[in-house]
Amino acid sequence: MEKGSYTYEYPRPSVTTDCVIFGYDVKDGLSVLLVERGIDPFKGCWAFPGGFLKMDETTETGALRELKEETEFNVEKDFLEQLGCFSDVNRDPRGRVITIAYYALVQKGSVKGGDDARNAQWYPIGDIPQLAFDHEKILRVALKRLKEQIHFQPIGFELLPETFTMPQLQALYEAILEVHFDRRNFANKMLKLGLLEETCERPKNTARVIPVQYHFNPDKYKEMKSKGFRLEF
Amino acid sequence: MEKGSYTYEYPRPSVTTDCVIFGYDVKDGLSVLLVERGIDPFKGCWAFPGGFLKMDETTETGALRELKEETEFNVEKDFLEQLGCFSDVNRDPRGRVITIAYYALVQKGSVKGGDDARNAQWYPIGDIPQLAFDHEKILRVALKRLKEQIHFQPIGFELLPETFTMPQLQALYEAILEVHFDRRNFANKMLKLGLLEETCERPKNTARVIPVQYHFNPDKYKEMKSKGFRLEF
DNA sequence: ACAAAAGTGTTAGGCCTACACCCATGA
DNA sequence: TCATGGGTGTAGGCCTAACACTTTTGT
Repeated sequence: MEKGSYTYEYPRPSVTTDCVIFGYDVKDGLSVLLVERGIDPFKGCWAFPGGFLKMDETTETGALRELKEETEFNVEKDFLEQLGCFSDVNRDPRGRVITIAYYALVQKGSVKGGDDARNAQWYPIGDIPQLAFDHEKILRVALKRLKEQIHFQPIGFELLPETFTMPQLQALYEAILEVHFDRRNFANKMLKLGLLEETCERPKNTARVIPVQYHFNPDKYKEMKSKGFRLEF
Repeated sequence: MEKGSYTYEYPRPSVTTDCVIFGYDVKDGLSVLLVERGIDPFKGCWAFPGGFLKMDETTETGALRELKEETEFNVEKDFLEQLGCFSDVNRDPRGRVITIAYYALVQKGSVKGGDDARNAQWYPIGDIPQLAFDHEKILRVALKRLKEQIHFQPIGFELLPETFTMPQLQALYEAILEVHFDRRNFANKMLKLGLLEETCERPKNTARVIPVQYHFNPDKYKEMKSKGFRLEF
């Protein structure tokens, strides 16, 4: 695709893709990955990584490509979910641009955020700067979707480190759903799913009482990911 | 928007919208509204009503407009839900065309299907003809979504006549979910939601035993529609 | 009279919720 | 020694699922 001159009988909107990338850690809670815009419009504002669709790619591959270009970050195709099309007529001052938004859950550590690429940076969802275009609306929809999704899909594999403790998992759920759970009930419910396996090494570390380390049973995880399940809260 | 000559620096895909309209009646079960294509590509095939997006409309208003043009059918904006973007590179032989698909639930009777407009016609989901483009894929996604949605949104208002009987409501749920329920349990569960009101007139009609007629409590219906609820099956 | 459709209630089991105490460690 | 964080089990209530018989009417 080169810059040039492309003529059509009817006008066409531009098509872009955007990626809402969620990450999580104990310190900042749930965060999203933003890039600072270096050019107008909205120069200096933060925005989701994204850009114009090429003619030989699906919106999904376009989204993955833009994400990589702007954040040096590789998300596996399976972990990218379509959020929807945003098409308000005046959402982009450059003209008629519709965007297809995607979202994904990733391990925060796997992005060297902060300085490389185009200034990609994690922002906790409680502390989001001014966003470009209609990205605030997109974020709202993404958060809503994430909350819904958590009831049907095992999450955590993408957001948590390899092994984790029950309180960590609970904190993640509480951060996403913005609620509080009883420790015992949460643990019981999670263990009953058969998704977690106790890691043999009970590490002797700095904690007051050494928490049990768990990891996801990958087979069970995949099975539940595809079949879905139902988690009541 | 007139036919003419529109030139851009970079190539742009065409953007269309498509509507998957679900209807229901006792005789045919769950059905979708299709139009017969009068021109190539896929002339003679059936397809979802839809067409090219205009520059001054959102994908949602575009979908509603196309639906009305092709089927003389008005769906209220609130009842149209976005299904997603379908963007396979070769999904349309005319060139690069991406489509934003929507779906809605309607009362079948309100479409004078069969002969007007561009040959709009209802097809039971068990008996769908050859579809144009990737519309078979779109239908699969729509059916999956509908099955999911039914757990969180009260449906029926859109699909059923003003008043209906419990067995009718159950048959609708069974048609969508493709399962069978125990009559007593189904009725108990439904009544417990507080969504249904008994219609005073117990009509004396042809049935063996006259079934109780219900209608939706509109206030409760709207409340549940916005808040959502959870229905276990 | 018989088949078909609709109405109705109970019981057992599982899941959810709420709740309190103990232990180990670091300060 | 005290505050903190983590581990553990139980009892009550609610919801779910399974289940059978009666009534009416059309054929």
